[in-house]
This record gives sequence, structure tokens and C-alpha cells, in this order.
Amino acid sequence: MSWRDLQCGLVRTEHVGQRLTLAGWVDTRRDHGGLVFVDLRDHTGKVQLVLKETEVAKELRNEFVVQAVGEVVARAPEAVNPNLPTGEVELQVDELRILSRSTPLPFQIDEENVDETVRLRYRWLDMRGRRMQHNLRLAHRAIAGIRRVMDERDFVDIWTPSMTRGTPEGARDFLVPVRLQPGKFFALAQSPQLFKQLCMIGGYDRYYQIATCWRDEDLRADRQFEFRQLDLEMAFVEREDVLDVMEAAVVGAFEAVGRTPPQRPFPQITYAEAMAKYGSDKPDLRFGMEIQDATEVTRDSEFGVFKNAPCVRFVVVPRSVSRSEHARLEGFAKEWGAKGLANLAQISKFLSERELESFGVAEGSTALFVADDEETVAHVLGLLRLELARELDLIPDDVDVFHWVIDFPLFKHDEETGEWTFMHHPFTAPVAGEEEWDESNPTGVRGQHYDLVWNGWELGSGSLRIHDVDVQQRVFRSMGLSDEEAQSKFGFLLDALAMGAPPHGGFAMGIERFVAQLAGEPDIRQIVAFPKISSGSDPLTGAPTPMPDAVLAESGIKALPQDG
RNA sequence: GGGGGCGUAGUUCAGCUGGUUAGAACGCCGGCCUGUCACGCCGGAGGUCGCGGGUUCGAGUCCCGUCGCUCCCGCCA
Repeated sequence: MSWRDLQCGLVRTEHVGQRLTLAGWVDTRRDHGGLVFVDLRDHTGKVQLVLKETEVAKELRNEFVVQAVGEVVARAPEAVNPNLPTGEVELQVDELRILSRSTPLPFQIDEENVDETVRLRYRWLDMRGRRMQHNLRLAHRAIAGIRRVMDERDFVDIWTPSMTRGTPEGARDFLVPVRLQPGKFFALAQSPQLFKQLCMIGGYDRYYQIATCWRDEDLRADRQFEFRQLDLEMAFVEREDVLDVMEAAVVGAFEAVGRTPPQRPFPQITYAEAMAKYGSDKPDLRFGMEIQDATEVTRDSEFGVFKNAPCVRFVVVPRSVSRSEHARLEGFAKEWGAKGLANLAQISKFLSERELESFGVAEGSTALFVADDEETVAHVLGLLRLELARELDLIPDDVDVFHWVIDFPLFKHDEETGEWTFMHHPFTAPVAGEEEWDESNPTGVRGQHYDLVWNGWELGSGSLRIHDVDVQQRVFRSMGLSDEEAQSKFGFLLDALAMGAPPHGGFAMGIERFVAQLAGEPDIRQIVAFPKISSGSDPLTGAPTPMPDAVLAESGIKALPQDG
């Protein structure tokens, strides 16, 4: 005996005359005294129940779970509800059972603009609504589409450990004490990076996983403590092979959710071009407003701010900018690290004809300049470009621009420590022909790294990896790791690389970011069933919580007293 | 670590230059109603105005502090 014969939203005129059992939640109740209408809801939709006035019908309240037995009847023409797919029929109920009751709700199902912390505190109610139903089911279909592509291409889903070795480099680890090894800690995997490389060396030439990853960093619209990535790795491949698979996965996901996929191949731009024109390594290419360089011309400027700056660039706003607007924008620029923001209209008296001509700023437009070191200029103008585009509504919301960013530098200089470190991770292979470099100053060495960007969201990164143990050791040395340190932290990788490592490369794409974009959601919490809020806690369970000293002691740890 | 925004019934919000008993809608409770579908009508309950302090004859409103939420910068190999 089943609880129901059919889901609520699927009842149609073809069922007229049938005696059916339906079950679901009471969405709304319209009590007319002798006659009671109930909209019965499940995730497929709503159907109207017609009840005679009975004890049990009078008892019904919103979100009660009920089972109704009755005959499906056609509605009179004037009683048809054209707004419902089930609007031509209704269930004439003769047996009604309350399966479960509900207290009054903190908010109504499908109520809009409810504070998100309240939604998350009562996530099970939020999940009943259309928005979360759509998003979680969309995520499922997208992932199913991706898995299908992986399967068709002979990728093998291999499980890698969540509990692994901590790395002081990179993001902060979540630590896991372990009773059997007091005083020692596992770390939750920030990514399966090394394990998937070991899979390559282990002879599985196509690995993938929808892998959960953990990083103890501040939460953002596009960042949670834990998230999933489409993690894949391939042996005996070139960059284009990896990009091809990733594009196929993206297209597969689009098709699986019934959307027109983006055109392949996705365009590629270099890191250098992205930074110069858009001031970002994940530029939003849905609009122009490219950053323009003035450094060559302003080197001999009479204007001291320009003359003395190693880099001068500007963006052109396609309209005039008032003094107060400019002051506000300059405030942003200073927050982002600029010393100031120059409006061409206000400084033109200090500039030569040659300078003014070379900028080529049209009448009625406004050029905004930043002069500083190249990194600061790019950073500030990149953020300013985005801010202006949002304010001026220059970003079309009906286009999808996917693109690759390629040719990243292999190393970057850490301003705080004064040391060189890797740009992405220390396993990225240098560009062919650039394997030789000064280990004390690896400026300009490019890595075979690539990022995938969708409408200004970084979806993920990949690279061809180092498969030569000597190159790997030189990279470690270049980032200031002694051979002894490298051996102690990554000895297992060096051992493996020394025992027959095929050339390999791969990629990792954030699933929640991808699906959030797919769903048109502004943040990934709308894609996650039970997310944390930005303070790093879970309003539903109240986690994290303190633990009794005895429990901590068993794990071999002791909590420090907290302020307040 | 830094900056911005927000905090008033269960929910979403209003509350003017400080001035009687802090309002509305939805929700909730009770009553009436046999064709509604955001049902309707009548009645009702429900508020430490986030918290603490200050200014004032008087604070939801002004000031200081604090907490919470949120967005951003740093951070996120």
C-alpha cells in the first residue's frame, strides 16, 4: 500500500474519473464554511482538493502533511484556474488523513526577502520552496551531465582521502586531531592535488572525482569552508587536451540542464593581457571599458605625479563624472590601495598636447588615471572598471562569456616576507623552453597554468604538472625550500616522480560556483543545502561548539581560553 | 586585520526636525460563509524597538560602546 498514487503537480484531465490517493503539504487552505479548498503541494506543483466540512478538514493548517483519497473530477469551465498546470481538475476528497502536523512557521514557504540567517536556521522550510528546489535539483542535473561526459571519455572515479597531511603553505588547513596519535594532526584536504598526480604515476591515465575540499579562510559570496570541485587529471596529454575535456564537461552540464551551451572552443587570453587590459586574472569580458596604458607618454610629463610613477594607466567612463562622484570613486580607489584617482578634466592643464592627444579621450567622456607601481595600478583600475560597469549598468545579464586565461607566471614575489613563492601551487610545470632559471630570482618564468573564467567568476584552475623530479626540486629550491625540507614535506612525491612519472596535467573546477552561475544566483549558499554563514558558523545546528576538556584530552589537545 | 551597509511584532517593512498608548501587510487565534484559488467579511492576540551606557523634562529617533548579520579589501598554494 503506497502513500500516494501520483505526485500533486502531475494530475491532469486524463485522470478524471479515477480514484486516486494524493499526499503532500497543505500550501493554502480556503475555508468556505460548508466547503473547504486545499492546495496540496509537493515539489512537482500544486493540486486543488475539495473537502466537505468535516472535523478533520477544519483542523488543517499550513504545512500539515496530509493524505487525501478521492475522485479526480473535471472543473466547470468557469472554475478552471489557468495559472496552474493542474487547474483543469481537482480531487473530490472523501477520505482525509493528517499524516503530520506543523506549528506556525517562522516564514512562509516561497516568501521573498526573508533574512538569510532565518532561512538557514529553518533550512528545511526554505528547501521546500521553489528557489531551493530548483537550485538543488539543477545542481544534481549539472553534476550528472558532467559525470556522463567523464564516463564517456573513460575517466575513472577514484576516491582520495579527506584526511591527509597538513601543508603550512597555501590556505589554512582544518586540523583533525587523532586519538591514536596524540599531539599529531591530519588536515582536511584542500584539494586532492597530490593524490591525483600519484594516480597518474599509478597508471590510471584518466582520473576524476567530484571532490569535497576544505579551506579555513574567510567566507565570501563565492567561498565556503567546504566546497566541491570537479577534479580531474590526465596522463600523456598537452594543455589543449585538458581544455577540451573541461569544455566538454561545461557543455555537458549545460545540455543536462537544458540550456544552450557556450560556443567552443572557449577563447584564450594571456595572463599578461588580462592584467594589462582588465586589471584582473579573472576579467569579466561581458563588457569593454578596457584599461589603457599611458606610461610611455607620461614618462616625460610635466605633471609630477605621472612623471615619477613607474606605471600610469586609465579607464574611460562614457559620460561626465561630477566632482562628488569623482570624490566617491577616489575613496574606493584609495581603499583598494591607490594614492589617488586623477580625473583628466581636472589635471589637463598640467599636461602637454602630446599627452592629451595620445590618450584620445572623446568629448563628453571622462578618463580616470591611477599612477603607481604596475601591480597597484592594475589592481585598482581592475576593481574600478567593475564598479563603474555595475553603476552604469554596462554588464549585459543575458550573455555567457567563458574564456581561458593562460601563460601565468610560475612564481610571485611575496612583499611581506621578501621571498619568492609559487603563483598557484609548486607542482605546475614551467613553459617548455623555460625550464632554466636563476633559482634566486625566477622573475618572468611562465608556468603551464590555465584558469577558466565565466562572466568574471573564476571557476577553476589547472596546469600541466612537473613530471621530472629534478625540475620539481628546482621549483622547491626557488621558493626557498631546502632540499631537506622538500624531502620531509614532499618526499613521497619526489620518490614517486623518480619512479616512472608520465607527463600529466589536469584541472579543478568549483562545482558550487559553476552551478550558482548556471542558476543566476548571486552566491553559492543558494546552491548548498546546508551552508555556513559568513561568520563561519552554522545557524541550523549551532556548530561549531566548544567541547568538554575530557573530550579534548582524549584527542590529545587543549583549547586556549577565549576573550569575552 | 581593515572599510561600508543593516538590526523595530513570527516574517517583510513604515515610524518626519526627539514629544501622548510604536503602526501596516502577511502569518497566527476565534467567529461567519458551498466554488474559492493571494478567497472574502467581522473580531482578537502578539513588541526588553539587538544589548549596555550617555545626553535630555522626555530617546525607536541623537552620541559612545558592544554584539549579530551582510558585502567588500586583505587572505583564499
